[in-house]
Formats: sequence, C-alpha cells, structure tokens
Amino acid sequence: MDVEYNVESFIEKFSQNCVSVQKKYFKKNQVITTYIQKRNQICILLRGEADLVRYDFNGSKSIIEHYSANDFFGEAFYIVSVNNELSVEAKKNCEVLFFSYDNLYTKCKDNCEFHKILMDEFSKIMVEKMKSVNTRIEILTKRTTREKLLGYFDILSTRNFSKTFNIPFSLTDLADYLSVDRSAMMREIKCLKDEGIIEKEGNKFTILTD
Amino acid sequence: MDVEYNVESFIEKFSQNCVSVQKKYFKKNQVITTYIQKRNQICILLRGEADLVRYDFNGSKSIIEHYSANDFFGEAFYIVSVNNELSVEAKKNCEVLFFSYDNLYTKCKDNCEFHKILMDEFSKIMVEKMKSVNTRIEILTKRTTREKLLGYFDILSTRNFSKTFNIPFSLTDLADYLSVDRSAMMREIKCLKDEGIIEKEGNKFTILTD
DNA sequence: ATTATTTTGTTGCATTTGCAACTGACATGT
DNA sequence: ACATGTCAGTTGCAAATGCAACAAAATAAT
Repeated sequence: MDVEYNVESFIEKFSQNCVSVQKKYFKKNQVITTYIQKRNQICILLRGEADLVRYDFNGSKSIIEHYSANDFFGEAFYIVSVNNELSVEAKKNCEVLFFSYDNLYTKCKDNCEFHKILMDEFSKIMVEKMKSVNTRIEILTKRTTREKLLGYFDILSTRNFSKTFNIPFSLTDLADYLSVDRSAMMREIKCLKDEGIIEKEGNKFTILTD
Repeated sequence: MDVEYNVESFIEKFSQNCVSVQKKYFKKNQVITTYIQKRNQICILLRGEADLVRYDFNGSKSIIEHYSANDFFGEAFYIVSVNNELSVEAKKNCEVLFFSYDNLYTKCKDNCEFHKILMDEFSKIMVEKMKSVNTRIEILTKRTTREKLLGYFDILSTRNFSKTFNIPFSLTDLADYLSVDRSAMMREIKCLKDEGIIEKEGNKFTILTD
C-alpha cells in the first residue's frame, strides 16, 4: 500500500499505555487473518510480506492487495459492500501486530497517545488506499494484456521519474496484479521486447518508446 | 456511487450564505469538467446522468465511474497517483452545482452551514466510494467474462435479497463496467441462458442455480 | 553442499475474446 | 412524419488468452 510509518514509535507508545495488543509471528503461507467474520482487529505488518487474497469457487486465487513492512490491514481498511471470503496470507515469515478495533474509536482509559496517532493516520491510510485502488482500476479496465502491461509500466516510469524502473514484485505476482494468466503475460512481454518497445533485465524494465 | 443526499437542503443552505457556487446546465455528451488540471471544484449532479471516462491513446473509452442524481464528483473525490486525462461527460441533460474547493477546508466568512455539512459528508462519500471501488476490483480481477458476469449478478442478487434483479444500467454500459467487449459479453449471456444458468427479460435477470 | 521450492521462460492447443460489421427495435429530436 | 441516434442482438474471423505441462534458473531450506 506504499504507506510509510514510523512503526517503532507506535509500538513504543502502545507498549507504555495500551494493553489490548498482541505481537504474533507467522511462517510463510500461514493465514494471518480472515475477513469472513468481524474480528474488530487492526493489523500492522512489522516484518515480512503478505497478501490479501480471494479464492474463487473454482479455486483460482486473486491477489486483492499486497502488504509489505509497515503496512496496515484488517477489515477496518477494506470497506466493501459484498461479503466475500478474504484472507491475509503470509508470503514470507511475518511479524504482525494485532490490536482490537474497539479501542480505535473509544479512547483507551489512559488516553493513550497511540490511539490518537492512529486516528490521525487513519485518513492518510485511506487516502493511500484510495490512490492504489483507483490506480489499479485504471489498469484493470484496460482490455488487453499489452495495454495493462504498458499502462502499469507507464505508472512505474512516472513514479520513478525515469524510463527505467524495477517492478516491485515477482513476475508471477505481477500477473496476479494485472489479473491475467502468467504465461500469456510472459508471452506478451516477449513480444514487447521483440518489437523493441521495452527492454528487460530480470525485474528491471526500460521503456524504449518516446 | 449509490450515495443518497438531501441535496435540496444543501442548496438552500448554500444559497443563503455562500457565494462561490454556480449552477450550470449541460446537454447530452457535453464535457462537464476534466481532471487534467486542478480546478479545485466540487460538483454535485443535481439532475441527469454522467460518467467519469478515460480515453486511451488508441481512442477506446473506459467508464471509470458512473454518476446519477445527487452524486458528488470532482478531483477532490478521485484520489489517484497517476495523472491521466479524465473527463466527466453528460450522458443525459444534466444540472450541475459547482463550487470552489478552497472553501471546503477553510470555513467561509459567514461560517456557512453548508461547508460544515459537506465536511461531515465527505467521509461518508469516501466510504461509499471505497465500497464501490473495492467491489469493482473484486469483479475486474475475475479472469473470464463469464466469471465477471456471474460475480456481478451474485452481488446484485445479494443486494436485492432475491435471485431476480435488474441491472442498473444498459447492457452497453455493463460491458464497460465489466471491462469486456460488448459483443463478447452478449455472446456469453446467451451461453448462460442456453445452459440454463440464468434467465433474462430485458434488463431483468434471474439466477437459476441454487 | 545438497535438496527442496519457487520463479522464470517457453510451447502447443483449445477456447475465449475483441473487432468489425450489420440488422431490427426503440427512442429522441426537429 | 421523418430523420437521427442509441441500444440489443448476431455473426465471422483473426488474434489474444487461459490452461496444462515442462525445463531451466534462481532462491530458500536443511
């Protein structure tokens, strides 16, 4: 979600005042939490990587959001009108801070500084989520794999102020992000290379058109 | 965006205190506003229908959001990290209320009630947008036209507490919403009918599976 | 160091999809 | 009443895509 926080300061403040917090560790592929029932939890990913995923009835997996260190997640941040079986899965070994959601809106008895900060940060997180979600829609509404790729490359290029950039995850995950078949995507990347539109060295891409 | 407001009460309050507001009329297909440069405007669609659209370099159009009476729009509500040529186009004759965005965050000199209400409504609007946007992503991440259709039908069915429901726009626009080719979608709808999975009478659909 | 696991890269093939084009039904505006 | 425009419904066809399967390269685990 590309949100940056000084999580250490959060933890410091929380550990002084606030009791309803737990730190847990997860191994790769373990389920960190689900959004099926209301858990009233907010989670902060301190270390590792995780995905918010949905499994379709036919078993195929979609990555809805990707989290890396310092990202926030939990149903509180995933406002949706449909009930769906969503879960957050550890992609690497993870260290996660959980704390109860009740305490978010009601000041805790010690008038904990942590909650005040979190309240302030809440809107920032939402704005960031809005950005990433709108960006993703811009990409997903493109019809062909080629357009999705070029659209995404264009965004990365703009963000990086350079025609050269690294994709922030594996090609396998990129296919999930663009919501296309991986092999079809690879094929298209190859075509783009062959046509001289892009260059590729591992995860480093360069747009050659002007 | 499915947000309901008592706009009349807004206008009433605004017209007493606030000066930086304009009501404008647009004919079908006219451009109401663009998000290319920062206009610091918030718009309320009083009457008619409009779409937030993006034109790709190849000319193909994507509907990003759809607005009907009482919906809010403007760059203030479209938080995105990429700059893109977006415009709001009237789909029917429209009546639109514009007012300057500066005034949103700074209380106007008369301490106008309108701004206070709008501030309160702002987060509600964002929550609604978040819902609709997350819902759309759930749909768009599905790989095939069939899955997108069934996914969308499922949402409408759930919302309507019934296996029978009406789609809220034309089939042409449904294709844009699902981001698939219209003829391909029509073909798929036909298949679903032939296979006895759905029934269709005009815009009224019924899911037959249990 | 060796094994296991994940990721990348590729290909063949059947299916799906987008595109272009056209028709008839319906609505809108003049 | 007529012209204009939009929408629903089809179809053929070429191109794109998903799926399955596999090998090589790179990473991670033991």
